[in-house]
Amino acid sequence: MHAYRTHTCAALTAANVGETVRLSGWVHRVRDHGGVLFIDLRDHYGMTQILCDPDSPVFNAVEKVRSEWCIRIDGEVKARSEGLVNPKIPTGEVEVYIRDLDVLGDAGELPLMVFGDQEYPEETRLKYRYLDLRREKMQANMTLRSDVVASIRKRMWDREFREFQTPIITASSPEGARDFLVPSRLHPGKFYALPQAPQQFKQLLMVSGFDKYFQIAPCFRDEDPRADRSPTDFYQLDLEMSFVTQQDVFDTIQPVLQGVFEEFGGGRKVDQTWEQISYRDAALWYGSDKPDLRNPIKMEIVSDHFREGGFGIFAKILESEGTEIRAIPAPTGGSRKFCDRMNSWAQKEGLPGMGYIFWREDGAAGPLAKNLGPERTEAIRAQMGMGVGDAAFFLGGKPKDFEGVAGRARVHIGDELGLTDKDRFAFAWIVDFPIYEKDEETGKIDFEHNPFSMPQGGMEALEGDPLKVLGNQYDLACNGYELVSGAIRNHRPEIMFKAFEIAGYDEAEVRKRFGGMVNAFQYGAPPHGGCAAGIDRIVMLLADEQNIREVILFPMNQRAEDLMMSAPSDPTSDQLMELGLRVIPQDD
RNA sequence: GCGGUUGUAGCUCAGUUGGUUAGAGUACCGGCCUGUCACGCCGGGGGUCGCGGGUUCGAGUCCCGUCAACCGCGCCA
Repeated sequence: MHAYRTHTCAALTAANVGETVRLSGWVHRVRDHGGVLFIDLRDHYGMTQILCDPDSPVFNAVEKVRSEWCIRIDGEVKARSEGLVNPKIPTGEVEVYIRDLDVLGDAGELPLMVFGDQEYPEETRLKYRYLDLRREKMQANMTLRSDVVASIRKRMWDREFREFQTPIITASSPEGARDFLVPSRLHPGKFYALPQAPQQFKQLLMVSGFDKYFQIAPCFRDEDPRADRSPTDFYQLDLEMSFVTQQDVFDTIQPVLQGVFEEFGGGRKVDQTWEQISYRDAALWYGSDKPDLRNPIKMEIVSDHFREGGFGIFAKILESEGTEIRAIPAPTGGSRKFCDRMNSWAQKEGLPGMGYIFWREDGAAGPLAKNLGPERTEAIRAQMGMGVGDAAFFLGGKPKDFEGVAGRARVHIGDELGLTDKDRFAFAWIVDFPIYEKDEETGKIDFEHNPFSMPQGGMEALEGDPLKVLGNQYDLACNGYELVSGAIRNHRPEIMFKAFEIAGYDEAEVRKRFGGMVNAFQYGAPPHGGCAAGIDRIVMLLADEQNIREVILFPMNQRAEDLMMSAPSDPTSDQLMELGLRVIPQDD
């Protein structure tokens, strides 16, 4: 007989009755009735009920067993009589009468219980992650993650992509985020960097002629986390292709992702056609470059109705250059109670308030309607197609200043009114990103995204107004998350130098920072492009989780600490010596 | 760096207007129980109310400061 088990805890059925078996697993639950005692024995695969009574030679030892002990048992499979069958578990028709017990690992008092649905603070869960991961939900999430990755790999292989591993200890690849630096022992005072993405390497692979590359790649960024953003490290499906247009990249990745969402989405609807929306329209309609399109609300410009009108605040705003008034329609939101609630939400977001009009049987109501007068109010209603029972909210100023909060208001209104279809994965490509942005304070022109994309119109476009230059650059939005980001790359050194020159970097600087890639581009670089999809976010959406840490085995906390492994930690003085480093004590 | 929320037993939480010895469930320990599957019943141990200061006859509760966790902003595909 095998040292630990003849079957898993999910394997036994009525067909095994009479067999002597050996099982190993964790004690999920003990029910001790004095004379008869039950143990639910659990492993990764399932659960089997173990039965013990005073006739068993190990009765005294079994009585001492507690939750989460790891044990091995030998026993005889017995059929449960009718009425004692547990229909909730697949092994519910049988139980194992225990004849031998070996405690493989006992357990002390538990900081969190594996049994039950009790919620625990994240601090506790992360510190005792190995226990947290024993729980059914986490086992399911991590299994899903593994299955999703396997499915992605297969789908990529089926499309004739090959997976290559690129260096982890490398030079900085400036994606815009802070690098994690790794001190060099052989070159004291010098540092490697962990890659923010395999960006330059995958482009070099294209120069080397590999044509189609992908990798499930770890990426490292030293930035503060969010609920949907893991600090320190995360994984991307990174891919790159030669001799392709933007549309070719879309046509390649869409079936992969669509397939994965259909395979693992549990029957939720998956959009079959993925709309392309310009960055500009996304900002106007949704106040976001990663809109949640399950929410049907689309914002509009309504400036003209407020110009020199009776609503003083907005009329005044419109006197300044570059300002707008935008309306957020709220179908079915037409009650004072709802509008007031949204208004106080806006105040919590730091706005002075959010003007509104709502329409009821006896006409338009709300402070804004009163000040504007019936004609203008009616014109707004007509433009927006609102009716009795609907409402609209208004924000004004420079679009850049209020687009963000307008977008959040749109999401909030959609949720509150139940307009957002939770049973759907809604996809859209966001395209035509501007390459440059202007710093409002310094007036300096800088890259809006990463600097690797080919400007639409090439060199010619760069000769004109840089703020008007759009990139062959795109994101994929899904349910309010940025799931994919990519570009057709700039593979022409002279256009690269020009693009960097506009952002204030001379040729020498570019050669210093991207030397490897720039040199490579001088030896027959093919046009190429690709993208990267966030694995953690894909799994998070599929698992219907709101927090990315629910789909990561051993995540960091919000301060980028690993409480279980105690990272980061102080180096030994020997380590510092060897690296030629000295730590400057921090004042605070 | 900034804002919000939270912090009471190993764990999840309650705790009134400031008023006796700070409670419950669960876990743990002991006892009883031969058919449970969230088993049940009886008993027990377990607390620097995050920390520091203040107001008060009296603070878990009010005030000030501070620390930590999470959510958001900044930042970041």
